Amino acid sequence: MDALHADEDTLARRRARRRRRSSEADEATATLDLGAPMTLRARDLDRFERTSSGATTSNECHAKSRRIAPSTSGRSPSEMNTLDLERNAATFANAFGVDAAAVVSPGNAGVDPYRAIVRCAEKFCIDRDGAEHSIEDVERAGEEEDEAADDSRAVALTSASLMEGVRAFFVNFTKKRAEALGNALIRMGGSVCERADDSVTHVVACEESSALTKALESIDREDVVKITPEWITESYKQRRPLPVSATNFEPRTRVAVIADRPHSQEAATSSGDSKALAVRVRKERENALAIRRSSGFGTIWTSDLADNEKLEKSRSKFSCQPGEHNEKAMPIECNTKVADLLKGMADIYEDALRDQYRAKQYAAAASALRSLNFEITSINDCDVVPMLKKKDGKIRKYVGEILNTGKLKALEELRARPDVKACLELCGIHGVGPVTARSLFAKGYATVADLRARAPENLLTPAQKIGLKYYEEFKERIPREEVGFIATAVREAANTFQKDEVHCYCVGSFRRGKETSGDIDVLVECRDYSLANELLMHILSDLRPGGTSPRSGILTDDLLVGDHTYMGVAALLKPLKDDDDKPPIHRRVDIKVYDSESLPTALLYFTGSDKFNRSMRLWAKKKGFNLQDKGLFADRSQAQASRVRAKGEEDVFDALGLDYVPPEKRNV
DNA sequence: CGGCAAATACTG
DNA sequence: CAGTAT
DNA sequence: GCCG
Repeated sequence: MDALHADEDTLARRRARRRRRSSEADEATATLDLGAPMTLRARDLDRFERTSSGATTSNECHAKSRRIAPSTSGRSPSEMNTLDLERNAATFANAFGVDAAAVVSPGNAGVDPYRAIVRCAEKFCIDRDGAEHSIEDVERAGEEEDEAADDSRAVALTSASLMEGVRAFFVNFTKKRAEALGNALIRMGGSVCERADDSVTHVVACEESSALTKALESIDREDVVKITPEWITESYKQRRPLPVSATNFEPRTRVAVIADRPHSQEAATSSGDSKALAVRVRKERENALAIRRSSGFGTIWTSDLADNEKLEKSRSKFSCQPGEHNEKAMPIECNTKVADLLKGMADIYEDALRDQYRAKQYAAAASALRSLNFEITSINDCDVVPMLKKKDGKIRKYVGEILNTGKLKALEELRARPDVKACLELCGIHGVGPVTARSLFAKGYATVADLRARAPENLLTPAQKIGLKYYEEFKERIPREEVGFIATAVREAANTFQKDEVHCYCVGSFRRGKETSGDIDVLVECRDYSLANELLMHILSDLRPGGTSPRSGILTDDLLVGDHTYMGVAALLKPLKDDDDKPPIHRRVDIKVYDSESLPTALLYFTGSDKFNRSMRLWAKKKGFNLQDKGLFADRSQAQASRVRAKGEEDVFDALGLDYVPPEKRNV
């Protein structure tokens, strides 16, 4: 079969694309120069690339940034890549008692002048609420290194000591829920206790139960209170510890440390003067730290600190950060043979056997071996791969088998099964997943050809029919040039809506600098999100056949048209090269409209790679954050209150205490 | 053993 | 709601 | 299927 290389393309690239042979690995970067038809010019592509190259953040500043930046032709101005790399934004740890002073990077002196200018320029930008930054802000920005990151800290700080002194014990919660609540609690300065011992101040439960009674009995202190989980979440939302009587349970006593916190009320009400708030919060926080260090809560915090230190140490192990094993030291792919066979297992488990978790394991093993920097020759070489180091692991055995015999019996047996064969092929159709594939097979359709020949009208959904129609074409990879071209068409269409006001970003592997992509993915920023749908419809009618624009007809089919999302099919009107008389290939296109607020995280998300994202989300999670396409949140929820403001991707990295990684380096 | 990312949009 | 996709 |  054709499942040779994993397609580490954009994000969650789906089965239809998964099996595509990837020839994009590490090509040299080509400079673009195309004599574009219609109104599209090479400089448009160039602009796209710069737009997407990551270092700039605010769109309004975009023009300025470009003017300042050295005008390199082609992509990825290297001066951006090294920016900030030494700067260790230790930041975040604030919730864990790391010195706040260490957070504000002392290394500002070394900041690249170009970036400093950009930052300065940003201060003049209109922020997303439409309010202009005051002169004060601008001045302050001169002293402080990064205002946006500072803002984000403020969010975290405001609540950092709300729950100080609270040591909670959870009764009758799922592990997951308890973890989530505990995390929120910790971020607010509280702590979690594994056992119902005397250090516990709060017992969290949803209802009366024998377990609850038992827990309360085993805690030998008068002031222990019962609370509901809502008490925690609500306290967070309101930025103040609610009175414990607000819970369903009658409290035995109130806990003084919570009841009398004068500043809490202020925190809840003084939304007016945000600057003063930030200052005060910072001061409070310093106090809180001092108390923590000197008071009897030592044990609580040392454990947290230890964890945090451990996390810091493991930083380079995250593939969203540069580190020895992430360096592309080896341009050659290793262990291709073994990896391909394992990937074959993965595909079968996913598409035919419908076991995504086994599939993931096989895929992960394949990918790990592929990115190893040496060729494995004996089974013992597996010891360095975390996944494969256990001696009795099944995949490890399979690796051994492949090394010895050159093949994998289990895979061959699976592939010999007609149902497996059929499901693999059918899953290659866009819109057909494992379940549909199996049901089609059960109905007697085993191949794409079968379906084309004799599928009744009502067998497939409209989207599946389109997938079937373009089955072969969708498997083709798209040259970078063409991705840029089509994306540019989308951008131009968008900018006939509001003249040059709408910013578009061609994301996915294109933005990571790849020479080919699996599809075309365009993010459209819509500042007035109430117009999002109107904008999207405008773009579509500009691009669909029968219109009057020079781009009319580029979109050939729709797969899905949503309020803020479009998925469809596009093809060039005529070939990019004049001497090419083959008809243009149909391509998958996604257009998504985002509001300015969530644009940075959306960019991050849709730029991928998949692995990079997963790693970064995991890191965020360990830090107590929640990283989504819609935003970065300071706790595990998506409450707007906890939103960490970010003007650009860099701010997200900053807030997470990670070094900025430019898109081209996210191909992990 | 349970969990493995998670949220969301759309279709039928 | 299940299935697919992002 | 692996990991905690």
